[in-house]
Amino acid sequence: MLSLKLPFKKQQFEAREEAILDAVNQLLSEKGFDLMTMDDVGEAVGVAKGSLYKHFSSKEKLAAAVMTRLLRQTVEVLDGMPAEWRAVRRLEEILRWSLQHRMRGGVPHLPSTRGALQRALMFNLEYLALALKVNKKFYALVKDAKCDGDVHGEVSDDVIVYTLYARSCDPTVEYLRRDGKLSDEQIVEAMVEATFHGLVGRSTE
Amino acid sequence: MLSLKLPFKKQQFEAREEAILDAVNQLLSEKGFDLMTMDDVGEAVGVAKGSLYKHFSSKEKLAAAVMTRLLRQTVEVLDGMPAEWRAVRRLEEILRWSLQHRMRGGVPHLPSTRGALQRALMFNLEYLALALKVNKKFYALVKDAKCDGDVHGEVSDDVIVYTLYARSCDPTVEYLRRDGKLSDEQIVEAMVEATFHGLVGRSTE
DNA sequence: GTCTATACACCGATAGAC
DNA sequence: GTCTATCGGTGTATAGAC
Repeated sequence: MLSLKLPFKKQQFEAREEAILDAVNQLLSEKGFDLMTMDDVGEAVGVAKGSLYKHFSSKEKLAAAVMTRLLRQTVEVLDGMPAEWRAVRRLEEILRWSLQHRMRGGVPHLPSTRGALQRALMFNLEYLALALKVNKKFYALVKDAKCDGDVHGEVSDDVIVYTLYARSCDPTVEYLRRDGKLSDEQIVEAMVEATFHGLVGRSTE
Repeated sequence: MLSLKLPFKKQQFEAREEAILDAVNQLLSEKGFDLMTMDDVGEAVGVAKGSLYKHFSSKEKLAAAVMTRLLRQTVEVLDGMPAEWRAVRRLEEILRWSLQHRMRGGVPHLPSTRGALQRALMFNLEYLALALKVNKKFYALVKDAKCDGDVHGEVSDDVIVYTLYARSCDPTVEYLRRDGKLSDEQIVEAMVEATFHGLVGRSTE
């Protein structure tokens, strides 16, 4: 039987590629780019190190593919939000989603500004284009939220946007988790609450 | 002339050791532990790589010395605060000091929970003891600030303490700085404001 | 395409001359 | 103590057999 639309080999190839990306996604979140080796990846997905290079031509490309996939997912989540939600609600929800994603073993955006990965990403056009797209959506939401009077007018837009990025990869998550006092859901809610409402009590304002 | 209290050679030795720590401090904040090489350190301070091992027996020990010095400075700052300051003011001020320290090229506490450095520090008794000491001071301040009614009673102490740590090494600082729209002082104030008062406007509460 | 084996570079740490 | 030279180990990437 001639399969016009479903070349089996190709399907298998792409399934393996997805498996590689999943493994890298987890390894990146556990060890970070510098400490993750291609041997680690090979072992996790069950193929020899050399074979990985038939799929991705370098360690940087491999990591970039994972980060790009994350950005695509972020756009999907952003675009899939109910139309009636206010801008501030969307911002809260995207932070919540990012934290939950990390809780499930996913990489955060921007592991840090230094490091070999971030430098390599700056030369990846697909990643850059998507990052810019996400960034614009964030700034638009902040602008709307300010118009709604839902966020501080005095706080700079940049501070707000970068704070959201930073909180989504905040080590606080891992420390709270290690303590084991709070459940995953409680950690997420505590972080969202602290980010949007701050540490200071409202009564003293 | 016999110098009983100031052996010149010894003085010179310790001066060089301080220079090494300063160089490592800066390199750690720029590249992080994994990407910093002993060659980098040697070049920055102006000595050969091999000579460094006459001062510190390993890369981990070297970094640990820097982190320990930072903790000692933190204790000094905490203990040197005016007696009349309320607890919440002290917390605000220690975050402010940490951010300013980073602005001047210093390492932050806890670069991250993963990574080779953090693992090595867990075996360094001097570091551990000091870290515990600082930690206790933070928790005491949070407790006092809650008694004063100055911080949210509902937010867990752990979340508050870890958030302060995390914000002091938040990549937001570097992104804001790269943008160049805000001065260093404005960045510090914006971060402190966002941390303690949150992103959400007070009017909607 | 997947494997094993290997080339090549880098880095932490040590040895030995001065 | 400082230098240069080098060892041992590890990691990315490639080559070649199947």
